[in-house]
Amino acid sequence: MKQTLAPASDDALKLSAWLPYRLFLVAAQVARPLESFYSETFGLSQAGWRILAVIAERDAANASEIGRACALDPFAVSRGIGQLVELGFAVRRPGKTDRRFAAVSITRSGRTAFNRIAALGSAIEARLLARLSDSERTTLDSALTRLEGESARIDAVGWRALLDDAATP
Amino acid sequence: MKQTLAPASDDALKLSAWLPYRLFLVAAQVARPLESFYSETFGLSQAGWRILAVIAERDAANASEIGRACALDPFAVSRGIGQLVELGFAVRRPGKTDRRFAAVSITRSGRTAFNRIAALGSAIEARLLARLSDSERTTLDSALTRLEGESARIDAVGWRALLDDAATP
DNA sequence: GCATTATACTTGCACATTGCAATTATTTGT
DNA sequence: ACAAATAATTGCAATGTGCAAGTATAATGC
Repeated sequence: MKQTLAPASDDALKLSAWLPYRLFLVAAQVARPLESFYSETFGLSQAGWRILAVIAERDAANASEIGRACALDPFAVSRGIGQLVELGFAVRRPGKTDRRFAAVSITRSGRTAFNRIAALGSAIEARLLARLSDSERTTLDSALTRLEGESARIDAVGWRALLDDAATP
Repeated sequence: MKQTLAPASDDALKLSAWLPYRLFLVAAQVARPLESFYSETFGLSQAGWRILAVIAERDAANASEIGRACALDPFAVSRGIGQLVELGFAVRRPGKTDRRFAAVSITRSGRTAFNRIAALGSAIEARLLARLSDSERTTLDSALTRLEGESARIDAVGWRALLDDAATP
């Protein structure tokens, strides 16, 4: 044999056309400027920003609520809250009825920071949406809702089940 | 004053409705099972998998081509290639004409591994697409193409320009 | 033609992030 | 009251990332 390198098969997955990668690419590219903004300006981490966004709309949240709302594990949530508290952007109090739960609330300066970051976030979103027609926005919105649901299921079942499913259609 | 906590403003950015976050969420959730699969089965990192996918469709690629194709910086590419070589999934040769350039090619066993991972990737994609109608798929495809372009521009201009633009509409 | 500069990539090291075990604090069940 | 369960936190090891410096090669200037 003259060649140890393998030839491409024609039905091969193409990264640049693979839906999850395309979604990731858009998300990652717009996340970068936003991330440099809040990290340079406020010294906030990605987890910190997400948690800030959650407590901005939901007062006295506990850690698991926050984790569920922004897809972070309890460790990351705990550390993120710690960072926000250190920066003076959040306060942590024991829960009213059950004191195992934390009651995390945004502070005034946390709200100010959030508003500044959210302004940039909205500007980014506006630029993206400006590329779409009204009907495309509507379609994208409803499609994304279903994709969110399906991706949660995909995540939940794990790769073994996914391969089994693929084998027995 | 009876309250040190800041009230929510009504036009606030809501994380769960913010387009970039929604895209990220779907991408992250489906990436998780895929990542456990290739890391458990082949000991491959995320960068390793992406590079493998690139060299699976583009033979004798050099490091900067790979980096551009899968959004990795040169360091990550170099290390990812190193990992693939160690696993026997890729070979690194000096470029034909200019020997500063690497010519990275996938090996037979690299191709085998890629095909197995790609099978899972395609199964995941199929499950996502099954939730959409034909016309939704078409719309999503063309919308994503434009979003990719716009997000690249957003990334390129940086946050200062984005805020300036928002201030002067 | 030889020294200088530029390019492509790699490596070493410091630093940050993450994952997981163990810990603390609190509540619930018996 | 004591054991088990639950929410959250912390310490530490492993892992990943960013950047400075290094190597190898090619192009440029004199």
